[in-house]
Amino acid sequence: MDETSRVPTDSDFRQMLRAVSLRVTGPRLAVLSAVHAEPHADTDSIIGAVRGSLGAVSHQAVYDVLRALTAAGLLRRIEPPGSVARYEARVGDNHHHVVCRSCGAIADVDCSVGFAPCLTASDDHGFVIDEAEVVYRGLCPGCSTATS
Amino acid sequence: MDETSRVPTDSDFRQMLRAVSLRVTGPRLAVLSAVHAEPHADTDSIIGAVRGSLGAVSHQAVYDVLRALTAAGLLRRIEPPGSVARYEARVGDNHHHVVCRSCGAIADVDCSVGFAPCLTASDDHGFVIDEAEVVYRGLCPGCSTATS
DNA sequence: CCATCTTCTGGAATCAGTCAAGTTAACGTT
DNA sequence: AACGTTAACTTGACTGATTCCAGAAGATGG
Repeated sequence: MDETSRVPTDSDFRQMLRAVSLRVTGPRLAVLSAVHAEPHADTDSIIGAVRGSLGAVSHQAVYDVLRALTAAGLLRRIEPPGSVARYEARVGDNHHHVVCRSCGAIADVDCSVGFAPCLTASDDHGFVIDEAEVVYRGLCPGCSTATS
Repeated sequence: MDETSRVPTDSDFRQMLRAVSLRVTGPRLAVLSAVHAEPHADTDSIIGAVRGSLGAVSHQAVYDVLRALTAAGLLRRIEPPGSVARYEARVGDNHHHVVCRSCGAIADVDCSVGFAPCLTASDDHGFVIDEAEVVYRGLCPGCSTATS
């Protein structure tokens, strides 16, 4: 754990917002804090976390904040099949996800080859590919032992 | 084009249904035909195609048929981020998809390494992984030329 | 401290997909 | 070929996530 990967504080979040030319507001700080605290959180639980720290906040405000922060690159939106949209704070490090078929749990998985293994498709049909998102499916530790 | 890859006929669809112990009904034949005719079709366009060939069919029937055929392995359901669910007839050949960021077009991409390249995650967090789905993002030929 | 532009509020609307109950039709058997 | 069982289809209402809208509140630059 070096200086850059310590748990972010409130003033870190302020700097992150200023760095992307976004105004510093309570809901935005609360959303950043909530997503950093619980990776892969869905919108509903983020709304709950924000209301827990700020009091009454409209769901619309949270949706707007999530969209603004995602567009600014501070958050990443993931949409696992069979689940609602989720957000995470790890951005720009080319990692993927594994989703449990049984309980829907999500965990981060670093790229198996180390660097964009699947970015080079065998036949790209003329598409200009700039990203590859990998979703692994299987059973999480808890569900696999419960089934076997 | 050998014997096994010719365009399937109505009686082929009947055999496919019987092979998986499903009753042969009009809606099911029409759905199979529609998905084979237009790969990556969404539910709405499938409903339209089915009604075009059979007349009045409830949307619920189409949803039921799609679920039954997917569970039986005759169809595969894909859920590209930012799009509704789509269905395709290519099953069991480990291929992936490329999605256009601009227009949402989808094309098939064979596995770049040839055989389940990403199935071996570097750290699987104890998950028992049985499948990897890869979604490439980029611009389709039409959109990339329009942008440049 | 004020003007202005952005953000937040609250409510309504949309859209894909699901639930439930009753009717219809496929298919193995007689 | 008729019968009964059971799966499949119809109808219509409903859920839940997300978005749209118009007005009120708040942040920032001058």
